[in-house]
Amino acid sequence: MKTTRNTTAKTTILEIIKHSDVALSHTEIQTLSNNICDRVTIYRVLDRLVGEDVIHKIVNLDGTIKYASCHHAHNEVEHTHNHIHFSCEKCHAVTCLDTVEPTFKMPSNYLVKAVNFTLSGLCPSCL
Amino acid sequence: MKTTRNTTAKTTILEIIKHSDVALSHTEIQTLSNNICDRVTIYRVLDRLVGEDVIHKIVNLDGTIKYASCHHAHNEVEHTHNHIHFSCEKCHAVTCLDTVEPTFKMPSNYLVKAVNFTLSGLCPSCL
DNA sequence: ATAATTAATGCAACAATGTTGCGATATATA
DNA sequence: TATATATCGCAACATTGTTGCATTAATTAT
Repeated sequence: MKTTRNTTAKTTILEIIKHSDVALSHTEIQTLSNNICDRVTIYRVLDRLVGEDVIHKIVNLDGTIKYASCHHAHNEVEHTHNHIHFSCEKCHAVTCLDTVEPTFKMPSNYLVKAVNFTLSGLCPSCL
Repeated sequence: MKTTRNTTAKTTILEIIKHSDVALSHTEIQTLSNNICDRVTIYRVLDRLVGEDVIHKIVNLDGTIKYASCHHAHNEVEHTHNHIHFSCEKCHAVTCLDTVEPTFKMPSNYLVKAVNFTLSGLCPSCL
């Protein structure tokens, strides 16, 4: 059976993500970690953390991939990431708006499994 | 004054995008065009077409960039791309759902300028 | 505490995607 | 038909992400 181990790289990366109030890209994490480990290791740690459902992956409006920690209780029955992300076009920060729930009606011949709702504009700091 | 010219590459690429009922990536366009021009030219033509507001750029759920033609009347006063895109996880087709309008309420301290709403799941063909 | 197991890492090499500079070409205009 | 310049092709480069494999280190068993 395949277990998961808590390594220094994993702990450090998770701390960086948890302490950030915006979603971070692989490159940003690498810079913030002060090259504590190899570039490849960061990719693998991020994959592991996403798999463990500790962080989640966000696709930014410009196509860049960002990561943010999950704020939900882990024992939640229905666990989705269907909340809104906001991408500031000035400071490029990506924030999760957990409270805002988008509503929409789809044609019945589609089966919707996941939602990615990203808004862009100016965040409170840049307004 | 900087004018725009209609070249064979531009015409061909636009035709490909217009005749497709799903959004296409750079690579898909390159394949469909049968290598009529250089890889770089496709990037530049796509940028131009987006700038001319003839096609629009979509960021897929997996981060890949797709392009689709704009179906709206060009003399529309308020012209936004704030409609929903659907990304099928089986056939990977990305379609524009022009009719479906998402609704949501944002905290007032944000200035929303653009909306990117992408759903994923199974499209009617794969359901 | 020590040894054994194997998850995780570092490194190198590779692949895919996108960008830039510049001389050559082709399109629109005079 | 000649001219100006937008566009193209090519080469070279940058960024981002992936894979294989030998080495290291975290966990478990002794």
